[in-house]
Amino acid sequence: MPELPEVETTKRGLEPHLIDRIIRAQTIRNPNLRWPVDAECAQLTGRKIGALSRRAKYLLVETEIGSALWHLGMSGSLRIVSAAHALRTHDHIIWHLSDGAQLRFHDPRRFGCYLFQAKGTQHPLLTHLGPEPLSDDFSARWLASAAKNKRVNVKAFIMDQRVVVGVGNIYAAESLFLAGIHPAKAAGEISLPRWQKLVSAIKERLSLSINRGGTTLRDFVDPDGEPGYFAQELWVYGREGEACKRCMSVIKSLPDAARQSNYCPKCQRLRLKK
DNA sequence: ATGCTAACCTGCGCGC
DNA sequence: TGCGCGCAGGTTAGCA
Repeated sequence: MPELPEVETTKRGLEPHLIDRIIRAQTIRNPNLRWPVDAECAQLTGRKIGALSRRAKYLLVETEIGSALWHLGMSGSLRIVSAAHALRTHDHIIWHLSDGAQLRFHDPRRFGCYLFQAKGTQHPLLTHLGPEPLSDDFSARWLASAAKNKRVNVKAFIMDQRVVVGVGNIYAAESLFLAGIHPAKAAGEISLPRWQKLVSAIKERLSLSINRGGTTLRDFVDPDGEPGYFAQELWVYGREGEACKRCMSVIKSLPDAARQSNYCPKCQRLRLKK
């Protein structure tokens, strides 16, 4: 599920329900996530929640002693429900809040995580992360310098969290379409003006998706249980075999890619038109 | 250093 | 109706 817009949507949805509440108790129904739940997370019990923040696809819930570090993996979601709300399979972690509500972490595939970051420290998972795509640090110049001599294809390149964070399979495909770049193009062979188009496309797509509440393909819901509506804006992702909405060519997928890499063969040329 | 692959899991849709 | 297969929004470790 979650790429940057979905995590940002989750963060915004949680803020009014979490800030200034106390975590009265925690229930760990299944600690076996991507990494086992940190034992230090127990220290969060009894603490008052301050600000929420997001770094890459990580959600940080701050308290006076440190932060809960959540990741939603492929299928995770965080929801606020009343204590009376029926528990579901795969509701792995529950925070019992001081206002009587509960925060529930639901994650069928268990690729998410719930870790602890002590105050004043940075969790190892957060080191080596690239710039935030919606910040000014993410620019065509940065991409061009990072891509120098790189033979890796541009799609894998922009999905590398050291290059830029938060761009997953959906938004990589969508941004490359809007920038007119073939996903198999070698990163090191892309011109500065073309990087500029891509940077603009990434910022625009992510921003629009946040405004639409994220992309719901199967099961993403925000903390209030609402789906996102960006799926109807998709140009190529998940549309293999269908007609390009711009030129009516048949949308294709990279033949050798491990995961679906959809693109329009006419709008996204491997070599520039002469 | 670079760049692929396997691995972590469950659920769902499809073809037979 | 049921079953096996392939695939799914992420990310890291490990190997060539």
